[in-house]
Amino acid sequence: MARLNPVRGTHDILPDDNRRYRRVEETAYDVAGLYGFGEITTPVFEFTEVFSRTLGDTSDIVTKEMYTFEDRGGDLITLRPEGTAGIVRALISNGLQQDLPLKLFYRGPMFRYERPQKGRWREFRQVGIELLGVAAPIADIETIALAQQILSELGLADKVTLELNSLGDTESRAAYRDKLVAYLKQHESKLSEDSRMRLERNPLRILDSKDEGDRAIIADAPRLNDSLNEASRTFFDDVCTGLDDLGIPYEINPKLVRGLDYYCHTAFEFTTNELGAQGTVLAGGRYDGLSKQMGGPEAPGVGWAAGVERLSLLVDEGEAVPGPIAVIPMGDAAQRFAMTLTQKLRGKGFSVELGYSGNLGKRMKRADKLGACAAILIGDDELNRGSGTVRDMVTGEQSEVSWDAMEEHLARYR
RNA sequence: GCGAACGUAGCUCAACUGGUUAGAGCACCGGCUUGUGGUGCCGGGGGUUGGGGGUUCGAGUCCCCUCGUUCGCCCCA
Repeated sequence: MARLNPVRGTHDILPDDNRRYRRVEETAYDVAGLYGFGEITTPVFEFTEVFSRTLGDTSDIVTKEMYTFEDRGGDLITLRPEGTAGIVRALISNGLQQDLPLKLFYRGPMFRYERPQKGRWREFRQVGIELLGVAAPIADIETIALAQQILSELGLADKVTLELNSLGDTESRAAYRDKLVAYLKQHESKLSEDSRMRLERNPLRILDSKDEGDRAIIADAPRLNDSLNEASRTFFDDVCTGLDDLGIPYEINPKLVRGLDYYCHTAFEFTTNELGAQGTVLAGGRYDGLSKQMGGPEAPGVGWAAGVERLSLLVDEGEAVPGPIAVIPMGDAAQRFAMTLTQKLRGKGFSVELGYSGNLGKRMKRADKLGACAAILIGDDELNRGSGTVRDMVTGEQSEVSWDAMEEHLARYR
């Protein structure tokens, strides 16, 4: 066992994994493009307050999960634990309010100091989108539809469920919070220890408790839905109707609550039961007050983020990439010629492998291992003849092909 | 941060109740084959059994600590 290990919760992404991650990211990027989303890249770290101010003082992310350090200039810096806060900061920094509505896609690493588990890392990758500047439910609908399309293009339509809820506007949420706390206080002694803590910090979360005793109490608790005011009610109905119109299936989950302070109205998660405790694969919601809260302009927003590692655990291998063409020289003269030929073919867009050493047998073996579709053999005979021996690695058929005709002959392997 | 299980070769796993030199398959390298890959046969390199301490005549095996992984809780992508 090697002593030199990566830091806990981080991992090296080898070429095979990267291929799968890229498939997830590229699919998300491509589909987002169909909806008119452009890619934004913000720094991987920000001033700590960008996150601490926006995520909520009581959220777990802020209280125990941030990678925070002081840089040499004495500034407090945090590796971003999520993408939204940085993007809204970018909106403000760049005066982008005049370009609203904005449709932004992002991807990249996020950092949270958590206990690693399957599908949960300390450094992990997300893809996400934010739609800023649209207060109407159509934004929520479009955002969810985009998520749905990405997931189904990844072949996950049957593996995930869309859960949906409304947190209501600030007024509704505050009213509900009061009602809920009043109810729970009556049963405080019977609540689990965790939930008693949550009663102070984030009572809504108690709705989602897995403790059996808690669940019994929650069963009779006032429902969030009943506390929605007229406007919130209508908003949520419009979102649901829109999803119905598009034929996007969902389940309303009245207990779905988001952990971060800035969410309001629509909250949603795509979940799977194939990843153990890490069932959430893509999650998001509306955050109308965030920009203002950060000292920026009024800019309602809705968006989501998805875990690339989690998604790629669900995604199939994907179609095999066509193998390269192997150029196999024998002898010094052939070696030099082969280098030139290889470069020429690469210049024409072929994927070409030129082995580094070994005799014919070795090189053939290596070409086979690489999954080469064809091999071009070059020895003294070929050099004299002015043509290469092209062997089809699947059929084993060989043919003489003049250098001039090589590109055309190889076209079949593209 | 809390609870539990597990850690033997690059990978997947063996090694009876503690007992000689820790094995196998796959993978890797070489040979049969210096102008021909896949199959086959032969051979080879690889391990301070995660690390440290302890018990014992003797520890991969038992005990303690530590690190790591996995599962659950918390929370989340």
